[in-house]
Amino acid sequence: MARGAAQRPIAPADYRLEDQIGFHLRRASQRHTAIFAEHMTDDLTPTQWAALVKLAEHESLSQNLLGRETAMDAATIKGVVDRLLRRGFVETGPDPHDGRRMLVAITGSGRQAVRRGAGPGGQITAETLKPLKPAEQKALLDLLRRLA
Amino acid sequence: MARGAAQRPIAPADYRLEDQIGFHLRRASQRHTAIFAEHMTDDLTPTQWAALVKLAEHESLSQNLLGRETAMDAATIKGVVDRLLRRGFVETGPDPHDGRRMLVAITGSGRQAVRRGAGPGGQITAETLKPLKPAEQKALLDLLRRLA
DNA sequence: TAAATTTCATTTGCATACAAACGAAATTCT
DNA sequence: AGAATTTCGTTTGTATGCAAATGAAATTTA
Repeated sequence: MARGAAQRPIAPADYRLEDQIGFHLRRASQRHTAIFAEHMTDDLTPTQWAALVKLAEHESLSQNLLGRETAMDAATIKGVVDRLLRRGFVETGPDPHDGRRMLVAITGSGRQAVRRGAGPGGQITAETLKPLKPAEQKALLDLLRRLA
Repeated sequence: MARGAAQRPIAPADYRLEDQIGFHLRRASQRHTAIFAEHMTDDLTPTQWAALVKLAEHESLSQNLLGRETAMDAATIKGVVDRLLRRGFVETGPDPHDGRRMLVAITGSGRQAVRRGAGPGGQITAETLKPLKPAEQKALLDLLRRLA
């Protein structure tokens, strides 16, 4: 195998993976995910944590709206809510005002998890940003915010 | 449902999702992924494209090494290679020097795909970075590089 | 009001992403 | 050389992430 027009390892000299924003976004996300898993309490994943935090703020949200608040589409937030449901961190029920909606609310157990996770949550961001100086950390956050 | 310690939507005032780097990395990645899918040729995904580009540069790499070059673990790169294999963009074979290794090489068809995708690939980065001024684009790239 | 459109939630299918466990092969250590 | 360790690839299981299709319910339009 592995033969063909083997000669010159021609790479479109003008296109390098290392110059693409997507490649670095992926690498940075990977590093963050690893740091997150290392520090977060209750084995909560980044998306589960995001959903819990938003529910702690808003008390009760429709499932899709919760997804919008946490940047997850309908299919994704459903899976996340299902897993939080299984662990007793949230509960769901019909919206009396809108037959289409599924209301999601945080439970006492979920609130405790948020209390436990807030500290580690801050550490995770700090640790992720550690390679940068404070001013650079601010700059990165600002640039990323404006990118989305 | 949706009752409990309902009262105050207490959110750990000190912890806001919007201040966390992980949240914005996820949002930025999502936007990039959408732009990528919109512009890339041959329905190649970001990881498939990354693997093809690296193979166009190196001609032939062991599967795990290809994964390292493109920031994918062994399980992930295997799936990517399998899909590229199915589409005829790469071919594989044993490494005569190392019985453990699986060599992966790009095919002529794969090379054509890389030629077709290089232009769009550049556009994808440009479009993703469009909300930022040129100097800011450079700064973001630099900061992300140093983060990983 | 009736019809067209939109929203909400669900389901299926495909593609990353990674942990963990496994066997085979190579390398290092003693 | 023989044993311990490491590397390589594979497989399984879990968790995003999103497109597309579906049905039910609400809203908008005509």
